Amino acid sequence: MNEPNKKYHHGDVPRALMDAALVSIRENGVERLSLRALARDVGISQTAPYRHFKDKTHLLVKLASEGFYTLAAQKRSTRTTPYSQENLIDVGIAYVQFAKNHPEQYKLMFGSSIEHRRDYPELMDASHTAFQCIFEHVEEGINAGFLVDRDPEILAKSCWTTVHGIASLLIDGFFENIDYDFDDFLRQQVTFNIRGISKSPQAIKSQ
Amino acid sequence: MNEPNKKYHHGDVPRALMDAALVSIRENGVERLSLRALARDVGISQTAPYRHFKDKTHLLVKLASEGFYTLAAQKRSTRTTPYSQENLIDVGIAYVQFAKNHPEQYKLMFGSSIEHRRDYPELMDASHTAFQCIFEHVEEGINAGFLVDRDPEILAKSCWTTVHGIASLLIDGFFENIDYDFDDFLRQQVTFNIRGISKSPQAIKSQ
DNA sequence: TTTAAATGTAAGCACTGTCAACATTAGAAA
DNA sequence: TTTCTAATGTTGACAGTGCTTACATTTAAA
Repeated sequence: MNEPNKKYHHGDVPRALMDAALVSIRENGVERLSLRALARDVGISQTAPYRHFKDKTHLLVKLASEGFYTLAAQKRSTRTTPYSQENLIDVGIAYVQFAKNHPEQYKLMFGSSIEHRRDYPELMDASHTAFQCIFEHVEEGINAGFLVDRDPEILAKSCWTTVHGIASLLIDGFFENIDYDFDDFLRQQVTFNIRGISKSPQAIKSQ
Repeated sequence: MNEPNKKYHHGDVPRALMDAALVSIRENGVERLSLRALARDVGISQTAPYRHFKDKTHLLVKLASEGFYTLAAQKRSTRTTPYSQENLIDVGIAYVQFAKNHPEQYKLMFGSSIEHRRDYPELMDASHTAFQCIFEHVEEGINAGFLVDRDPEILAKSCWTTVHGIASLLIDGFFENIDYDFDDFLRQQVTFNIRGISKSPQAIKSQ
């Protein structure tokens, strides 16, 4: 029923398209993604994808949503107890590392490949889930007592903008000829961020 | 010599194209920018732009470079003395406000409309100039004695990633249904950032 | 005045997303 | 089992894109 032979019905076109898309994106970037090329790769006609995705954007939305869920899953696995500042720093580092390892997917998730993302509830849910993980980590930090006693939403957004800022500038090539080790740089930057939202910043060692 | 009549030679095609491009970008976004449409707007043939720009990317590079220079100019005008933490915070706020007011141009400057930006020295110079301004502000902060005694490059990058992170998430629509005032939110976030790189974070009032 | 460089044009290639019309198949209803 | 509809596939086409090649015109320097 799902032999890879030439049958009229392909099997699982949506999945095949998305897998091909992920490969294409990884190799050539989001900008160069072509629905027609994808269809060729999968071995179906140029218009077949439109039976499964309303348009190109809807395929991108599915891909981006998956990306947010993997990012969320990865962040949840970083949790340990007891909770310390170092722990929170590691979460931030892991976030940037995800972006570093999957730059094109990250650009797809954020960036403006998808216009009017607010129009896609599925995508909003997915990104909300990812943010929720940061939120949870920050709440742990508040409960553990080392973070400033403020609306966790605000603190979480501080963490998010920081790691997103680093990730974006990194991906867009703005850290390419730095003369220092990136991992050191990254840890330093995230540390500054946590220091900024900590009750006793002095307690955080400088480097 | 430069009457707007229908002459074989147009006058200043590069400038006309760039102005039209800025309008188009502002109205329709970088993604939708079309060289052919630009040529139509300006009133020249579809291929005329190629006499002045090697390809579409080179036009984008020019535009982005201009954007970096205006951003730099604006940041330099924010300088005052004596220098305080509040001053540095205002610089960060002004940065994000620029992005808020010129979202499409900001997306052009950063973002991946321009692939392989490292290949365009002109663009690298321009973005370096913009970063240099942040750097100078941070140096003032160090000299004034309220910033941590660290490599100004590292501190400047911390400021930059923070404001860029806020700007990016804002532009890409991730702060759209927040239930608080954005200006308050922005000031809060930038304050966290400065607190993180300050010698005596406690001195910075909470909100 | 001649001539080469700069600047313009038209036609065309290869590509894209997407639509409309039609073909085939699978699976539920009869 | 047969029928028939919805799901899934295809072909062909349209309008748009970036960009190249070949050719036309104009400017300004020699």
